[in-house]
Amino acid sequence: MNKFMLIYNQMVDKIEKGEYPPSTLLPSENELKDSFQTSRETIRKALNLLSQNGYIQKIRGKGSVVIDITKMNLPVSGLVSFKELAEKMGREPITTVHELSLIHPDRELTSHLNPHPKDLIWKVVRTREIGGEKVILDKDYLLKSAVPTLTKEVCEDSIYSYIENQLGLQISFAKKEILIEEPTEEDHSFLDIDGFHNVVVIRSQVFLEDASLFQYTESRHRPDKFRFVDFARRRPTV
Amino acid sequence: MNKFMLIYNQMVDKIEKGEYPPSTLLPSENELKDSFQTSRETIRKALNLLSQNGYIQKIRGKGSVVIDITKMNLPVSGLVSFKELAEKMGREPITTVHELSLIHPDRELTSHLNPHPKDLIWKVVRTREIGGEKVILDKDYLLKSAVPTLTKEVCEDSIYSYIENQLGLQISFAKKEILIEEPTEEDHSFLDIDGFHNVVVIRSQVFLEDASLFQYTESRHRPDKFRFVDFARRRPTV
DNA sequence: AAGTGGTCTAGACCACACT
DNA sequence: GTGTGGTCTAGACCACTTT
Repeated sequence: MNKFMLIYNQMVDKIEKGEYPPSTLLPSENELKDSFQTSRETIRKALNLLSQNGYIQKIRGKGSVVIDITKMNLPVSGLVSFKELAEKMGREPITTVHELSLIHPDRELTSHLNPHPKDLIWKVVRTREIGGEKVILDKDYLLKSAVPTLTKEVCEDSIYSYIENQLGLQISFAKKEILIEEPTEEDHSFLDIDGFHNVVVIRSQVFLEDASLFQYTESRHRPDKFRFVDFARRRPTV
Repeated sequence: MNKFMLIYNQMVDKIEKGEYPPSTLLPSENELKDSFQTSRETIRKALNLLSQNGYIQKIRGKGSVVIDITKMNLPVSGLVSFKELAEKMGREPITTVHELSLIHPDRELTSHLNPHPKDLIWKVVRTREIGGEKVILDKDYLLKSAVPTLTKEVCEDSIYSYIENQLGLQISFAKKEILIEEPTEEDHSFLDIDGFHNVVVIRSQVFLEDASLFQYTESRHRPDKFRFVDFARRRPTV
């Protein structure tokens, strides 16, 4: 692993264990440079990562303040799969696969997924169950040219971990849009949403390391189980 | 302005104008270094900014691909005030101030805003009107110790621009939480939400440059006017 | 082999905060 | 003035892709 990543991880540990307490200053970049036996620019890379992820605030002329994370509910927003999410919340997730098929894209799907002509698309429809209730309906569309095979078992576990660990593909970024809609008949038939008047719809486009779009997902959440946390800096960390 | 910022801005221009077309490679870092007459590390800072903001994808051994932004609806999520937001959407926003008062924090507010004992808090209640309909209810709480004076005129314009331009304070980051709730009586009396069964609630803590928390905001949106866009990278850009 | 981006170094100068 | 973080440089070596 990179040197700056090792330093970053060690410093995250120390912050989370309270060795660098909230609202105090970290050692200066020059002190850290000496104690980690590296150059200042490498220290700065580690500190910039801490800053981007909401652990510290750098103040010119003063130092780097440890931000009080007890007031900050969750990690930074990002690409998190359902499985990771549920595990973090300490619940046992149940995934049910309702459909797994190869389709030709229609016009709407084409506008979201940009397939080459004649590309086939995997369509996966799944519900997610937490605490005995079906609260999430996921409709995934994946380019067959990127993911040649897909099985029910993979879909019941985690498509992401299959793609990254088995196929060796790297997911690099995603664009998401969050909207509120009224439940469709499909929502009513797959989810436990009696008495709810809205669903939260998250539409995502997911891209691989070569910037190619390979997946479009529509994730429909019962509103009472939806929570989104965001940490945003006003200025870039360079 | 910084050199890397100038280079970044120029390259954003070229990408948006199509001089660097989507899905093509940028000039290599060494070529850019020569043409901008700078060092490679400075070029890399500009490129990392482009990467963080979703303009390019860097691929080791190959180059930097321009991402097709026509498929990406809006700029990266971040701290955007209502005024900036409405102006971007080309609508004339109307802000109505319903309350502007100094209060002592109760227990719930204390937990969100962490005031010193005896700190007074500005409470500002405003509605936002777009297209003739009141669709957003904003309840802001600001530490008087950070913002000594506040007027109705400022609240009707933009509290943020007053804080940054008049007071000279720098807002540095914010933590947001997005949830769906049922409308309260207050929502019904201030907003045009007849026939809607949910509101989108965005609770934010806003921090200054010295990492001090100075504002807590609850922003309540009519669900049909709510849209949140997010761009997330899986790996850090360093 | 040549070219690309990724990492790391050592040093310089600057803007800013403290004392 | 001293110490802090912010910027910039020139050079080196590495991992990876392409020819």
